[in-house]
Amino acid sequence: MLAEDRLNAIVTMVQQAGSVTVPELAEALGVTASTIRRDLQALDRAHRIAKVHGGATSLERAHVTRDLTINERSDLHNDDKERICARAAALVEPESFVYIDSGSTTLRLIEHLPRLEGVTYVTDSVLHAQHLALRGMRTVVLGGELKPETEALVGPDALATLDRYNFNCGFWGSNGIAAEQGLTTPDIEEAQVKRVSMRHTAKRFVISDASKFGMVAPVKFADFRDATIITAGEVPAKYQSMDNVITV
Amino acid sequence: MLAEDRLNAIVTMVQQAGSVTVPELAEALGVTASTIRRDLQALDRAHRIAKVHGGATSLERAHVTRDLTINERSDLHNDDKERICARAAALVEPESFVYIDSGSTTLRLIEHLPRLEGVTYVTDSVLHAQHLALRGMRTVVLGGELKPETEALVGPDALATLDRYNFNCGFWGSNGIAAEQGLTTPDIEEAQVKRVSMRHTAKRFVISDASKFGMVAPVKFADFRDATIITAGEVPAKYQSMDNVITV
DNA sequence: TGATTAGTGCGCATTTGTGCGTATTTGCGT
DNA sequence: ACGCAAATACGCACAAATGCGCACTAATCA
Repeated sequence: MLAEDRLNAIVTMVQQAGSVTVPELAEALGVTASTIRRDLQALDRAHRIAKVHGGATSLERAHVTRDLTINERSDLHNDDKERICARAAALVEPESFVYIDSGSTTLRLIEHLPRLEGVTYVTDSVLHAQHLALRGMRTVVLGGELKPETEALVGPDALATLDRYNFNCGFWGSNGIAAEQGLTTPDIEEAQVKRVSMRHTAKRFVISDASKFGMVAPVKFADFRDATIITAGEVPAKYQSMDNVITV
Repeated sequence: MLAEDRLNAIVTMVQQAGSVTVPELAEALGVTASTIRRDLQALDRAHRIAKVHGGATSLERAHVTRDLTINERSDLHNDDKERICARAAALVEPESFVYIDSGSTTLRLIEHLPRLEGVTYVTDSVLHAQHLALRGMRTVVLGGELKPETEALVGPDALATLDRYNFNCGFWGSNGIAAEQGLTTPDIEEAQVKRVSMRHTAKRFVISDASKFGMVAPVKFADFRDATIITAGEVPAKYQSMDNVITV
């Protein structure tokens, strides 16, 4: 196996799992931990993954929760997320115009998206766009100012572009999901983009693990009833019976 | 077997497998590893594959890998390019609105750009945008469809966004530079973006090594006189005396 | 026909990648 | 705060891959 291929394999594993330990990688790729460590150094320098004590995590995860060790891998939601994304991806229909919001959950969704005829994906995240294009999807990027932390595009240009589009369906992430306070997120500008993009979408889906139910972030971008929520895991009883909540 | 056929065979194998080793190719094509290595060098120079230690990988796969590794491979024009970029970067003034075209030379330019007060950089390349944002620059991305090969944005959305902007200065790459045929590039859509972006820019600079002089690519995006060309190396005598050519 | 040139194979010095042992650092539980 | 176990960094040795010069062959052209 080419060293280059091994590097790509590591990136793939990290992206899919969210985080991996050094021994796991060494075992999977048939090389020693030393080599893995050297690889991780190189990949970290190239900003393709984030190296942490014990292994590596994907970049999105790394910047959300600053320098945590591999120990606290929140892979608890891992299986859940996989199921959520698989379910959500099945909702995309041929010949449709699909919006993909920025965020780590929707990034995961991209891995599951079908390569259907005539589907165009539109996103506000340059990172998501790269992944989509890499998978051979027809990809459109909103314009606007690039927020370094989230790789998301915001501002009047992003909003103006959205105003010209109408999507068949779309997928969003949400930091908070509550019946009264609605769907919430920490950033004002990103909330605007979410709000406008939802307004131009016929079928709106929020994909999220169960931990977000009952949480409230600073800025509201939609009412609870505005989207169908696809989730999995321990959903609070209060939300389980709601008819816009799908638990997989 | 013709050498040319062998080169094509190598490209095909690399494309299909994603990556191959030197011994594999030598075995399959009945030549020694030395010959394969020479072939890979040539194909890498022609950007048909990416040569890596131990073999070669397809460009798509390598793109991600090579991208963010800032220390690009040292080719012949390396010193020249450094000088060109340093000279060009010095032209950016505080409080200005600057356009950065996609391409490998302009990517190099980004590393030299000053972190001045009130400067906003606008680009049609998601890759360039990521680098700019990473360096802490205020960064704006044009919208539009993402071309996977070049990571550049094209189409009506990109052009519409450009129509709303007016830049103080801008930097472009060019595949061909000729007095009669003007500035040329291989891709029609990217040519459109170059053309419109130049139209909205006061001070236009093309940065290029000397090898592009006299070359002509399929699509013209500007007249020779439309931009100041910053270059270095063995510039043909015919162009040396022109007053819009700066040799560093 | 003889000279020139591009392409190929081979040997050798150098560079690069990998694994292992050891000293040091880090994180976690007491 | 402390100690222990795990993870890491560093140096070294070995193997693999590479680049380069040289010799040889085949094709081209005067």
